[in-house]
Amino acid sequence: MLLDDFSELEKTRHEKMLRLRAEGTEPYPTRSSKNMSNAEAIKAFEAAEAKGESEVPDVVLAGRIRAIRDMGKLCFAHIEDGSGKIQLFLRVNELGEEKMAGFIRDFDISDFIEASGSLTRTRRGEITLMVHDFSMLAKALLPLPADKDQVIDGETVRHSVLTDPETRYRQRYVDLAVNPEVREIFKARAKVVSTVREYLDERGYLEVETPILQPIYGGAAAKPFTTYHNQLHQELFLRISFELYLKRLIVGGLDRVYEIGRDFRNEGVSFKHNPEFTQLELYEAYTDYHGMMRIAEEMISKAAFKLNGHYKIQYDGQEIDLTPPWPRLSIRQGLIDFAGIDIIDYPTIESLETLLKEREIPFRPGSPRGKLIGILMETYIEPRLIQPTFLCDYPRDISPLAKNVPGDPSTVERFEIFIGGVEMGNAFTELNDPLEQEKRFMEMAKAYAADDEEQHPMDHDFVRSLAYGMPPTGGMGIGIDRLVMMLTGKNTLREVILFPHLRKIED
RNA sequence: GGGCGCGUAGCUCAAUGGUAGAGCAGCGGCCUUUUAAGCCGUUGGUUCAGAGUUCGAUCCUCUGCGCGCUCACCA
Repeated sequence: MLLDDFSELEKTRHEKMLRLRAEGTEPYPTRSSKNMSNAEAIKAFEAAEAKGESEVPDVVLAGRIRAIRDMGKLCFAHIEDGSGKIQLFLRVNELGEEKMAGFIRDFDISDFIEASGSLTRTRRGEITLMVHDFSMLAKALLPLPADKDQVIDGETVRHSVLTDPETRYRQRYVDLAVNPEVREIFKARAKVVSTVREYLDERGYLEVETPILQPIYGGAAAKPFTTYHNQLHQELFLRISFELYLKRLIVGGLDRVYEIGRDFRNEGVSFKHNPEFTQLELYEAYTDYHGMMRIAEEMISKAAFKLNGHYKIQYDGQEIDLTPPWPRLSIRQGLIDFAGIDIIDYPTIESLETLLKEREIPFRPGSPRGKLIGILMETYIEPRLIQPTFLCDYPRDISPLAKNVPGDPSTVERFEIFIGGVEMGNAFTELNDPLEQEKRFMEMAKAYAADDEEQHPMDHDFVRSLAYGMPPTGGMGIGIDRLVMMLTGKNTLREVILFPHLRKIED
């Protein structure tokens, strides 16, 4: 029970709550008669002042008490609502002895209060509500972590800020309540998503929703979460991508589709991996991966501009310029530039394995050639791609859903977007040859036959859909969490996911 | 999953093989324009949990739990 664990401090608050109730004041009243936000109040006062008035009467404000400065016969407090903070000024002349004492006795920092009165400016010049009356809106039994703002030369310095990552993520409500900049991150996130929607909607894309519970998972190489439908006696997987369903829609004649939703991958957690994450996938008929590059650079730079008013972001101590167009770099050229390796010179698995051994790069024996090239790419290219870059033309045997580069059977028209050395997205010219697709599925099944965890199941219905004919198509996936992390300059996904995954703990 | 690090009051942090302290918040005072308000006084701890070593452990050792970093994994 909540009360059983109360500290002395919390018991004191509980007693205050009970006392209010005993005195006939409901500590959790049903409604508020707040008639403007704190930000509106400040605007209203400034407007009145511009007209030569020194007061705005009949204002009812409400919010969470964030600071109390009690001076006996008068008292200042700051309250905060979703729009910001404003100061309250309580004076015994206005309120009377009893009411004034009641405030000091019953109200604490983090309680929600409603106060009516008139707006004025204090001697120190702060726009303030001169309180004529006040009441409790919600008593807080647990105190929020104490923090204080100090303004030095116009800059706000915060003291005793809640920083413990575990508390911040497990009790995000406390983090949000106490750290205004955290609220800003999630406003930024919402803005990025709405900018993306706006961009795609303007281009005739249809937003769709496809199954999260899937009888066959696919579209990426990842371990799925499994679940079970009791009535149907059926094993189900939480999707690892939307790809195979969205391409079925292209077959069906929905020429431009996108979905923003959650993917689930049963894998390790890191600064750039969360078991569930938000993905944008989009598919457009009659275009290819070049078309996807144009969309990516336009859409992402637009999101950055809407957020910050310019194309530059600070990430991990470096300035990143998102101004389009972004450079295109083939994996082959990248390896020549950064590693002095031309993969054309290493046509066989054996020659690549020798190269990797020489360079003391670990790899799993028995990997296909494309996988080894992938390892070289991760080692030499990815960390260098700080400025936004399309890394193009991937090995075929690690890209079973992408179409070949014409005339080059070992390479496919695929790119990944790198910003700040982190993969932001993945796109390709979609494979639309049904027999080739079926063959690729079988190759993957063979390649991973020994590895139970990475079984890549054949999706016969998807192959069948392609057999009905899919037009040439470009498709792309962009990790929204990673994008927001980059655009807000955070160094971990956990900062941009409201409730990041943490280990279960006994409460 | 491996390696390294961390876990002390509600929050931010000190300290020591001899039984834990500060600021903020809380509580009691003083103060009629403050803003990290100030001043005086004061409460508050299973030092993450358990076991071991020791006369004595918050400190040393081990195990567990949680968090962080990192490696692996992640077409």
